Amino acid sequence: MPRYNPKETEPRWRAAWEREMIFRARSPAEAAGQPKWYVLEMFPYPSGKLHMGHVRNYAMGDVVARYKRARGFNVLHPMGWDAFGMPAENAAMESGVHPKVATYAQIANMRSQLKTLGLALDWDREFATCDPEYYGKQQAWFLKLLRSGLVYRKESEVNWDPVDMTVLANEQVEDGRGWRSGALVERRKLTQWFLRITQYSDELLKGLEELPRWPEKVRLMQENWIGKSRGLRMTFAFEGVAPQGFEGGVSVYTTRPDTLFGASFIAIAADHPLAQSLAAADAKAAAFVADCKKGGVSAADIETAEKMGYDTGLKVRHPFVDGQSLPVWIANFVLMDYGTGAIFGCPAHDQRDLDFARKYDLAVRPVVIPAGEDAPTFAVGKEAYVGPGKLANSDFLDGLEVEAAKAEAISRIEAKGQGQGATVFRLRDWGVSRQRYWGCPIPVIHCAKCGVVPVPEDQLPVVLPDDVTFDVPGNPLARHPAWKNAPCPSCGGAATRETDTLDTFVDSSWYFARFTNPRAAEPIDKVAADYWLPVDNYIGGVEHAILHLLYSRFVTRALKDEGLLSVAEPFDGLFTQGMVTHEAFQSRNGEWLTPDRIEKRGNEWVDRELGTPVTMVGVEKMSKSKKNVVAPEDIFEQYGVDAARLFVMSDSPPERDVQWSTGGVEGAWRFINRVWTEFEAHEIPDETVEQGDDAASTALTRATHRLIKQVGESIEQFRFNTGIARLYEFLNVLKANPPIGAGPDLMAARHAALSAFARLIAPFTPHLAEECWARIGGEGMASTAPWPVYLESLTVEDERVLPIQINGKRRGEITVPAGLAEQEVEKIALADPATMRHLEGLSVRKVIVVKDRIVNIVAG
RNA sequence: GCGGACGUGGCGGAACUGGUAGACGCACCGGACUUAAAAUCCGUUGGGCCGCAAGGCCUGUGAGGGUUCGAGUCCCUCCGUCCGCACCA
Repeated sequence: MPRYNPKETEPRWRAAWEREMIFRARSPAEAAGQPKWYVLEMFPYPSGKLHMGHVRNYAMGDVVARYKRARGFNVLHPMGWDAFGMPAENAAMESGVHPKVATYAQIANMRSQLKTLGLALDWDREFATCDPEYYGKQQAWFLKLLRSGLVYRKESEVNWDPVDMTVLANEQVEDGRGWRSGALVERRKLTQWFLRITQYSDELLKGLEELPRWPEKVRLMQENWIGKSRGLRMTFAFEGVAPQGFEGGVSVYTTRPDTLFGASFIAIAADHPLAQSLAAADAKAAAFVADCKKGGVSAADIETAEKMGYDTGLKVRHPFVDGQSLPVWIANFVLMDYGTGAIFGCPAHDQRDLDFARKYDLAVRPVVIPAGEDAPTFAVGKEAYVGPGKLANSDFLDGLEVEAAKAEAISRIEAKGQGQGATVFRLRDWGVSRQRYWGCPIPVIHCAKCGVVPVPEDQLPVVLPDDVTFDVPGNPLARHPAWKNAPCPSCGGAATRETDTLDTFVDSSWYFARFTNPRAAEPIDKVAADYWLPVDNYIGGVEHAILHLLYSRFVTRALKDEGLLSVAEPFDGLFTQGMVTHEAFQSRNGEWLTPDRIEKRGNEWVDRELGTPVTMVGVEKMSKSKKNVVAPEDIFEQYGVDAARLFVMSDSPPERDVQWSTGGVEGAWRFINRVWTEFEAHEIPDETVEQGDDAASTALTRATHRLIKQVGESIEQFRFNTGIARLYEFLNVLKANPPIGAGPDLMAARHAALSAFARLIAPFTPHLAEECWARIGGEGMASTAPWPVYLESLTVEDERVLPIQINGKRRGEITVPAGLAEQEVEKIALADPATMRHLEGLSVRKVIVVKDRIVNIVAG
């Protein structure tokens, strides 16, 4: 029997699609009222090599794009390259190849690999973020934000990666180490460019509520990241003579103003101006402050770090208790960049404050008494009480519940003019400066006379110079005199260009908008953007749940306020897909081994070549270092692209990891061949034969209609694995009704079934679908054929098999017409011989009939 | 520590709003075809028990309890795994 030959069919159909340009998205004008659908997978970094993760990611988007197209939507499904970034520059330092040369070569490689996937992409819209045409537009809107104050410069302590020689955003520091280099991060002070994302804190938080098509998990992560808290910002006045410059007192922020009467100290951060000022005059304080900075910043260090403090000797007055004073300490556990960098400590009701108080023997006064405890006897030992309760030992707050006490404390402080209710966010402004070459140049010029001057719009883009070297660490732009020196646009005097480039997250925070018209003269073609945005299905890894998605949401809002586009939220539907994993093996001496040389003998994993036992370390993300990578091109070569696409979507729910297995992909390959066998054997029936009404053809017709419904729903709901399972199931039905010996009625039903089937598999295995479609004489191509329609009436069986339970245990079943009334079903059930046998000697107390579902008889 | 997700055969996983647990695939086993193997095709398979058989019974979704005619699904307690954040006052 001739097997299906993907090596011949797949390239042929890809060429046909390209020739007919069927995946080109229509412009808003061309579309004229046709509904749009924008499908976007997170665009790749051009590493130069396609991996299985890409295959899964892009195959999923492709399923939706092809499905929506068949449903009559004008689909935008573009592709581009997130092409700036450190890998290319690091490679340049090692190998001497220029980042630009290397990047475009890698793009070329990956483009051709991606094209073999047979994706329904509009390649006409392709761009790379390192194209001057793209980053020039980015510079243009950057300057708009600069003018409206959303971009600013400030000196700030930054995370400095000593290996990559660059500044990292907080988000790029993981466990105190650079996210890429893994080097321990240092703190340095530099003047940096920032985007004022905090101006949108509240909007970004509220906006999450309008994103029901996002995973709950991602919304929660963003919510926590933005970290809104409500509390009180208030000032404690110094007792006696205030230190110079701090006559106004110490400002603190608290979310527990109800516990004010339990306060026993004030603690300020080591970076707090007051601490700095004290350190300048006091050697001991200076030593302590220096000590605080020394501590490691890794998660483990922080967790185990002991609370440390230094008593400044200063005292402040309690706002409500005359004569009570609180000592002011410098403490290592207080953060300068949250709230005001100072707190009041209430040890009884905060664990950190309690640890600190126990160590330095400060007072612990409970003021919130849990229900069932008495104020005079309630004591706090080693664990602070943070639960609900009634206030005590708190003057005017006594007897109030926590929430009421908070409100009362705030209004009393406000009345005294010593502070006011405040909302604080955890979110910080986005530092976008990178001391790097391979990024978008920040388009400003520094002039000694005029200060920071934007590059005039007609001089954009500020293009990266090509003649740079990477033989020494640091930023090549900073040591390129011809590029760096430029006349001041304002006064014409000698001036220098900004040599910082933008964080690559800026590049990826608006590319989805540029795709709507990538050749527009403006950064964003408003007509096109308003037509296409928001993205209807945005698909990518969950690792971008916070940074990329939050930045994109922010930039979209900022650009909306600039009038560049109209939507506030860029991504209406978000889907985070799982990774492709594979078993990873290690020999007994710890060497990683490729899975293809391992086989299972009994319960043992054995190295096939050496015959030695090996350890299956686990099922992990494919990675070079663990040697558990399966190269997509090898799979394409052996089984074809369709089999690879099908397998990565069939074996697990899309949001979960899928485990690569040879058996699995062979199963997909088997399916493809079985499908082809059915189509090959099919004889196109005479058109004059009407569909029959015999039992077999009716059953097949019903099964077909049910399948159309199920597959459509699976795709809409991103449950590709169950949709594919239904296709497998249907193939078994087809095989159970073979053409051999079939009459004209069944042949007609089979033809209709195959016609639908070819179109239903098209999103998953598009090349096979075309071949099948052509085989049965389908009009045009499967990729352009309309989605088959089903009749609801044909999706339900006209008979139902109802299980009969007696006291909750299944005892038999009856077959009844669908929709039969409860009383009728009850009669049939009670008359059923098997039921009667089980009911012998029992009396029926109650019969529950769930229509078309089940019968449960309660008897005793 | 805080927040969240999840736990179903040998494996990946199905099971709509509480209604026949184990769809579909992998693996395994048996059979057909073959000189043989591969490929292909057909069939069996949660565990246990009774029966020559037809068939029947018990048990079963991490553990324990609860609600319900009925629980994988809802509630409580516990155990375990994974993910995010992390001294955020």
